[in-house]
Amino acid sequence: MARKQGSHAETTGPKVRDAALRLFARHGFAAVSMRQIAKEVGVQAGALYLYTPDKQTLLFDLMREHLEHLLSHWQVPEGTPLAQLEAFCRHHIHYHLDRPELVFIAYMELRNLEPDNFAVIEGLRRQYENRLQEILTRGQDSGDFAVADSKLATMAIIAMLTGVNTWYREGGRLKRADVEGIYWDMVRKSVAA
Amino acid sequence: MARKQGSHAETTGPKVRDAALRLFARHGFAAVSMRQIAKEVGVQAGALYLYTPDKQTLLFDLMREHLEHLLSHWQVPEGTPLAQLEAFCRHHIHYHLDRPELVFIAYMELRNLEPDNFAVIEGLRRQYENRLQEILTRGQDSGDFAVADSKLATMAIIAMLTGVNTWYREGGRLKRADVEGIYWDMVRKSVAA
DNA sequence: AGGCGAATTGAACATCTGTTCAAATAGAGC
DNA sequence: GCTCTATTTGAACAGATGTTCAATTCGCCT
Repeated sequence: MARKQGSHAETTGPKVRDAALRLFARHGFAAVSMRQIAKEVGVQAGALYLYTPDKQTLLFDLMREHLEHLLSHWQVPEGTPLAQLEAFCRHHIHYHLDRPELVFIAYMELRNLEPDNFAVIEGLRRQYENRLQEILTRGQDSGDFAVADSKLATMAIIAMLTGVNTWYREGGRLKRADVEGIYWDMVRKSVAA
Repeated sequence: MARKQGSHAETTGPKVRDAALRLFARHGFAAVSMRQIAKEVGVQAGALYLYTPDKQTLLFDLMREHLEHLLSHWQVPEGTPLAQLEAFCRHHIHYHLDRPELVFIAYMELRNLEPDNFAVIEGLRRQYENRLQEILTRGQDSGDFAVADSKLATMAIIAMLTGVNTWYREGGRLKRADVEGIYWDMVRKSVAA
């Protein structure tokens, strides 16, 4: 047999991506086999290669699309450095909490990228970091912020914000808006003049 | 042949641990084979089982020893909440920068632990978090700090501090003491009343 | 000098790995 | 109803996987 009822390229393609996303996030790239992904999709392993040239590309595409979408989804708005920083923080938390699996993979699987792919992902990540750094630099220049080192403050803030993903669970003690508010408060104070 | 010159159990044991540490940190637990570890040690794969019951235990022991040592290496000193918080932050950064591979593994390989082992590691980690949380709670009660939620502030601070390991490189622009100072400054302000 | 026991080898086990490809199939258009 | 083609199967490949164990070797002790 081949091609079960209602199974076309347009549905199988996304299913492969989603299965890879879910399995990579749960067990890690290296621990997941193409046959496991195929089983999750409901297809034989060979069929996956209609939708990806290889396993590495499956991972790389997930990461690249994630970061490209992150970059295109949010731009630094007009306004004071303080308002820009608040927008960044709230968006970062909100956006990352919406995509825990992609965020997890983009963090954890960097070392499984081949060098060329790694360079691309690192470049995208740096673009994102630069946006925050520019906000901080502007705020420093205007006297709104007092950061000893803008690069360092950038890394500190991003690490702090992304850390939400490690403990936040839907339906827990705090609502997303609460978390956003509390984190924003800490960030605001940490860079305050 | 067996037992090359100068090779005894007392030297091979630690070598196995060190090779596993190095390789797990570089390539990830799932991506490293027992034969790779054996090669790094300079021994056949079978010999590894003189020193560990299995691969999983190799990972678990690394993580457990790391966290137990972290807990025993530092206790909350007497003093004001502010002084305690400073001691915590400086020690955290210092200790973690000294052991990048262990820190990396203890973060990244949680999902490769079997359930029982995971529970142990999670318990140790929680003990460490609780120490910081208690400092924050005490400072909140004394009016030295203004944290909206002590658990959340705990997670935020730890994520921020541990993040240093992702970018700090020896011999870079900043010395460790500089980094400690700048991070401590940000933490201090972020919880300031 | 010789034997004991700890340390190590090397082969074997069954199973899994990513990837390829000829062959089989099923849905769409006629 | 029939063909055409996109889609999928299933077997095959060469090699790697964690772990076990009888056989071997070497250092230490007497």
